[in-house]
Formats: sequence, structure tokens, C-alpha cells
Amino acid sequence: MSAASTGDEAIDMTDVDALYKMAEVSRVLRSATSTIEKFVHLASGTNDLTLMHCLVLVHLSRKASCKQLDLKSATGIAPTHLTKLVDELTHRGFVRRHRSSWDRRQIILALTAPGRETALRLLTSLHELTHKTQLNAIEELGSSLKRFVSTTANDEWLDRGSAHTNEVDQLDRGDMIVKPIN
Amino acid sequence: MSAASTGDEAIDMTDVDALYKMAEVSRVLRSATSTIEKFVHLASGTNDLTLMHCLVLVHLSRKASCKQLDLKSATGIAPTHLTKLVDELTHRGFVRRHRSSWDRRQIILALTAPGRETALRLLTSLHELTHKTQLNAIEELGSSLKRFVSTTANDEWLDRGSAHTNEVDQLDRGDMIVKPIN
DNA sequence: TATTGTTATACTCTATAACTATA
DNA sequence: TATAGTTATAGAGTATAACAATA
Repeated sequence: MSAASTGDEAIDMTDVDALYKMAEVSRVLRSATSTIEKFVHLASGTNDLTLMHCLVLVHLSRKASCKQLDLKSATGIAPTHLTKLVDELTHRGFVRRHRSSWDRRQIILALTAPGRETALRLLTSLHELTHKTQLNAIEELGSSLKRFVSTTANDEWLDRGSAHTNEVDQLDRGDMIVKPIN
Repeated sequence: MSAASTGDEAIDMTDVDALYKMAEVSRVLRSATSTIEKFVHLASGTNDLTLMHCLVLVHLSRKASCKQLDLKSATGIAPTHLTKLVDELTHRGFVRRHRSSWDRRQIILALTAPGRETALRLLTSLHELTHKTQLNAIEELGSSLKRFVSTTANDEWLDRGSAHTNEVDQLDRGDMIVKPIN
């Protein structure tokens, strides 16, 4: 109920309202996040898994195994945070960590049986409860914001180039020899 | 570059992609936030003002004075955080805090001359640099997310009613007798 | 030297609870 | 008792820098 919703919707929207909207979207986003997290709570039994935990679980459930590097680029989670998330998931017995014998710098991740079950239950919940409309809503969402950001980012005022290091992940085989660590 | 963008845009979007999108939107939102914050940095001279600081500044610049309670409901900022924000803005000399003599529980906020200047410079920057498209993008954004949240929130699975205490702010006069505190 | 991952720290915003002062 | 605001704490996620191990 910011000042943005006091009359002529998108027509008379002033610049000020952009600020209100930003804050509102940010809040609603948290709300949506916690909604999804509730699904995982129900699916997993624990109440300690966040949206980012879900992301990791779901991504891993799609592949037999996955390099941590690919997980990073696929989810966009900061490496420093990813380490903690995998720590916690490993500690809960959902994920196993291996070290690649091919390139010993890399970590290979794989779900355990309970981890895979949990991920599948989460996906089932999401499938039952989300509808095309919602998915499309989220879809539009991302592109809308990206439009906003890219337009302003190219402006003369902002010299500092935004370090966008988005690389696609495509090169995971998941069939190399690995050894357990943790 | 999540797994969501590997082919048929919104058509073949699976439930999984909702998760990726959520995380992506969250990240892009931060990006947009920092874009706006750069405007304030340029307008204010300091680099220590966040989007929420902007919100407060801009909201205050629209009224002669403003109850903190109204600021809370207008911006949606948590009371606990609002205290800190106003602390900082007061410390920077942008805001003055008064105690209402009418209801001595309430705090009345007003911009100082530098604060008002900064707010106006910020608004000018925003006006020059944002376009209708971007504003509409943000507008759609909020409603999209809200649709997602409200649809899932009414589900049988989630019993805990979301405590939505959104009240509109309309009752600030800004012409009552106030006394300085800080 | 460059890359992968870890550790540690600081920061922003939220949520909660306990508290003061006032109504 | 209820309301306005403050304080303190914990949490999630990000950013950054320093570091180890490997390539």
C-alpha cells in the first residue's frame, strides 16, 4: 500500500513511485521465497532449508552428479555462500561431496538417497501447487527487472561496468571418476 | 543464465524453473537497487545511503513533516530498521527528529535544508534516467509476484495466515506543534 | 600465473522479543 | 490495556579479501 497505489495505476506513475515499487517488490519477493521454503519444510521434515538449499537440491536432482562450479553458474549463488550451503546439506545427509580425480581442484556433488527423495517430493509439491499463471508471472518478472537494470546500466553517469560474469553451464558430464571426501 | 533460458521461453517452463527465476529475480533486484543507490551517492556526496535511505528521504521531501508511523506504513520498512535509518540520516544532518506535543509517543520527522536538496537532486536524477518502460516494468513486477504469493498463500497446505497489516497513510497533517529532540 | 574452493568479516534487511514511555 | 518507538539478537544473502591446493 505504498503511495504508488493511490489512483491511476501505471498511467500517472511518477519517478518516486519507482522507489516505492522497488521496496515493495523486494518485500513481496521475500514473501514468495518463504512460500516456497514452506514447501521444502513439508517435503523434507526439517525447517532449516532455505530457497537456496532448494535450488541446490533441485539442481542436483536433475543430474547424476554435478561440479560445484556448474552449480555456481547455474544458480548464481555466491561461491562463499555455496560452500556453506553444501556444508549444511552434507551435514543433513542430503548431499555427498567428492573431489574430482580428473581435476583435483574441483568438487563433485551428488545427492544421497534421502536427498533425492526430498528433492523429488519438493518438485511434486511445486508441480501440484503452482500454475502456469504463476510461472509466467515469475518469467515476466525477471525480464522486466533486467530491462530496468540494463537500460540504466548503460548510462553515462555510471562508469563502473557491472561485472556480469554469467556463463552458461553445459559441460558437465557427470561420469568421471570421483573419490569421497567428507 | 539459469537452466530456465535453454529453449522455449515461457512455453516449456517447468516448475523447477520457478525456483531458478526466483533466485535470478532476487539477484537482479539487488542490481536495480544498487543502480538507484548510485544516483543517491552522486546526489548526496556520501556513499553510505541505501535504497531504504532514499525511500525515507524521498517520502519526507513530499511533505512538510511526517509522523514516523506514517513513514512506516508508506514504505513498509520494519520499525526496528526505520529507527536505525532515521538515526543515520539524522547523524548525517539530513533529517530532524521531533516529538509530537500532541501525542508524545509519536515522532515527527522533517528534512533539513541539505536533506531536502539531496532528495530533490535524487528525484531529478531518477526523472532524467528512468523511462516509462522501466517504471512499467517495475509496476508489472510487483503485481506478478503478488499474484504468485496470494495464489499459493490461500492453499490448504499453508495454514499460517500471512500477517498482512498494510494500512494506507493519509492522516498526516504536518501542522501540529512539535519540539526538537535529537 | 590462473583457477577452484574455503575462511573470515562486514553489510543490508527482516523477524522477534523485551523494554520504555505515553495514551 | 494498547500504541509508538527503541534496543538487542538472530537469520539470510551478498560482497570482499586473503588463503590453500591444484592446474
